[in-house]
Order: sequence, then structure tokens, then C-alpha cells
Amino acid sequence: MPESTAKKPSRIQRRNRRVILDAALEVFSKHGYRGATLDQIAAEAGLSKPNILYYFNGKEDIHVTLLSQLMETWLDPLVELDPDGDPRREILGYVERKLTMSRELPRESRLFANEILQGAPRIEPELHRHLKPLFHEKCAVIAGWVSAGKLPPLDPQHLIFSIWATTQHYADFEAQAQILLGPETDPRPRAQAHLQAMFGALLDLPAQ
Amino acid sequence: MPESTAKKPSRIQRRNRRVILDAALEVFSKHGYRGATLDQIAAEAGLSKPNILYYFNGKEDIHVTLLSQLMETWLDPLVELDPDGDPRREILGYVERKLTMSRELPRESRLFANEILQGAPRIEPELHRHLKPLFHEKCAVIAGWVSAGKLPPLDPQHLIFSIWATTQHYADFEAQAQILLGPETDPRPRAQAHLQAMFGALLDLPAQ
DNA sequence: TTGTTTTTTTACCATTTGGTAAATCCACGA
DNA sequence: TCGTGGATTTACCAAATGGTAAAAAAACAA
Repeated sequence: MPESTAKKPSRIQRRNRRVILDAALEVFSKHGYRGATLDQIAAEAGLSKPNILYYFNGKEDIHVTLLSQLMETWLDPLVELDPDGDPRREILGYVERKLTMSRELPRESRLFANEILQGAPRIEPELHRHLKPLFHEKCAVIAGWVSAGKLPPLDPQHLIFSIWATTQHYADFEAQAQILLGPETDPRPRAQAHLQAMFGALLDLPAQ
Repeated sequence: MPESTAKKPSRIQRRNRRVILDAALEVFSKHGYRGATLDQIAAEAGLSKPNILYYFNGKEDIHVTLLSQLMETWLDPLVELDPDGDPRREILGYVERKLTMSRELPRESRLFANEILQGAPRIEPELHRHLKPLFHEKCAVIAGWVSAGKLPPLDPQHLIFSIWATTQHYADFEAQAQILLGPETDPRPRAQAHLQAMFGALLDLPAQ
């Protein structure tokens, strides 16, 4: 049982844990926690079910490990928001990075969305530990910009919510967008133009 | 089996089908399709499992019936968007109605979100039949406003996506908002102000 | 090569879950 | 009041599913 003891993992262990987590991301993001089965994950990973349980303590262990490992990647675009940069440029850059992420990591987006939709039962501690402090830190940055008159009066919390909602929408509700727009083309280029215009208009509002 | 034949349903039938659908909405919206069990729905409805299967042909039948019945309510705010009204007032009114709906019908919002996240396997025909025509109809209305110079140049499709994303966010990601803002207060009043400012700024952009 | 440790497979198991058959209950009209 | 059809319960079942024990195989150090 390699996961309980604090020994250095072998090459095989590192490879198989990675393979399993990638397969689990595929399956969990497609079917949700409850909808995913160990058999599906095993098939996707090309391993047997007992072999998977040799590397992880159970289904929930895989899920929690996935979410924890993803957290850093997920928060990265917001981490990059620079308090010393130009406010407008920083916020619009954040929008762009989040939209890019929804194109390049749609499975991760849906994994998180699934978890939050169910009430975040397994990721709640992680959200308190990592997302919450970062969120308030960056809200304070934006509030500072407003106080300094570098931005019109706006609500930093809900601005961030709007950025999350509009960008992740293209990954989480991709099925709907494909029905409405056709499955051929990626809507994100036009989404990018629209979101830059929308958030740009908000940020360009005259100061109070 | 009252559901297959085309007989007029009795009073008991109407009452119990309504009770079951309400219980199913509660359970499906909380756990998703796969995560919900007939036993949970039965307990929530105060009926036995076989009794539930007396009124519906199976778990999927309940789910599809729920989604179909909800579709009309769900689309209603968009239906009300009046081509002959004032463009700015109509669109901002639509935002407000959608936000109100996310407060008053959060279970319905999460039910739809869950279904779309899984790729809309059971509701896809309904989306093609009802959502798609309405979406394109109202996109054309907005495009007409733009052509007439009553609105600045904007992308009707992505404007509607942004409205959906930002308003439904407060129901679908409620767990996250509660972690970040505290569970005490409803964020929607401030969300309302923020969204009116944001979409208002977009609609007030100077014509090209 | 050989002995030991790690990895994988085979053969299971208990529980959950969607669903059914048949008996029983009950409301209600004649 | 009594019969009849609709409504409900009891007692199940088969499949799916998360998980385990132990044997077999593979990897590796000496």
C-alpha cells in the first residue's frame, strides 16, 4: 500500500497514479461523482479495478486528490492579477486567461462545476483554504483601484463572479451552446470579443 | 397503469404525480440524475417506491417529465422580451427577471445545469424544439435593434449567453458564493445592482 | 541466479438500486 | 351494502457497484 506510508514513490507508482487521475478526470467530468464508476475509470486508464484500488484508497480518494491537484492550476489566472499593473489591462487580461482556460481545460471546469453544484461536499475545505483568501485578496486589490479613482465605482466581488460565470459558461454549458450555435465552430473567438467589449464598457464607466 | 392509456386522470393521480414531481425536483437538483435514487424520491414524496413506479414508467420517465414541464417556466422570461419595447429597458428587464428566477427557482436552475453539464442526454430534443427557435427569434430581435441604431453594435448570441451565465450563477454556484461571502445574506440584491450596471454600460456604448 | 519486494490478477463479497409480481387495501358508484 | 377497479403494500429479484483477500506475476537488488 504505497499511499499510506511516507516512502518515496517508484517510477511505476508515479506513472500509474498519473494515468489513473487523468482517466478519472475524463470520467468524473463527464458523469459527475456519483455517475462515474470505478469500472469506467479502470477501463479508461487501461488498468483493472483492483489495481486502481492498489494506488488509491477508494473512489472518494481519487476524486479528492483530483480536485486538490487541480486547485492550483485553477486559481492561477487570478493569482497573476497584478496589483501594480494597469487596472483595466489587468482585469481584461484576467478575463482572457479565464476564457482560454475554459477552452484548454474544459474537463477541469466541468469537474469543478459538478462538485459545486452538489454543494461542494468534498472540496469545501480546499475552497476555504485556497480560493477564499485569494478571492478576498484580489477583491481588496480591485477595491483599492476604485478608491484610487483608477476604476469607476464597481462591486469587486460581483465583478469576479461575473467573470467566472461568463467564461466558464463556455465549458460547462458547451452542450447547450452546440445545440444553439452548431457543433462545428468554437464560439470562444466571438465570446472573447463580446466579453472584452462588455467588461471594457463596465471598466470605462465615468467615475462617480 | 394510468400513464400509458389516454384516460382522464383521477384526482388522486393528479395529486400524487404532482407530489412525486416536486419530490423528484428536490432530489434530482441536489444530487443529479445518477446521484438521485428512487428511494430518496419516494421518502421525500412520502410514498413507497413501488407506488411511485405505479405513476411513472421509471426513473428516467420522472426526470424527462420534470424537465419537459419545467421548460415553459424556464423560457418564460425570454418569451416576455418585447420586440416593440424599448431595447435597453427590455434587455435590462430580462436580466432582472432571470435573476429573480434564480432566487425563486434555484432547484430548477440546478436541475437544468446538471442536465446540460452531462451533455443534455435526456433534454436535448426539448432544447431543439423549444429553446433553439426562441433563442434565434430573440437574437434576431436584438440584431434588429442594432441594425436600427437603437443599440450599439453587439453580439446578440453572446449577450444572451452572458445574461444566462451571470444570473444562473447565483443559483448553480450558490455553495461557492456562500463560502466566499458567508451564508447569511442573499447576494442577489448587490448582484442586481452590479448586473444592471454592467449590462447597462454595454448597452450604452456609443454606436459604431 | 536467487530471494525479496512491488505490482497485477483472479475470484469473490455485501450493499445498493431500479424494477416487478402479486396480494391487499380502499374509495366510490350502483 | 356490496362489488369493482383503482391505489398501495409486501416480498422479492437481477444487475451494478465499491471494495477485499489472496494468489500469481513481474521487477529488482544482491
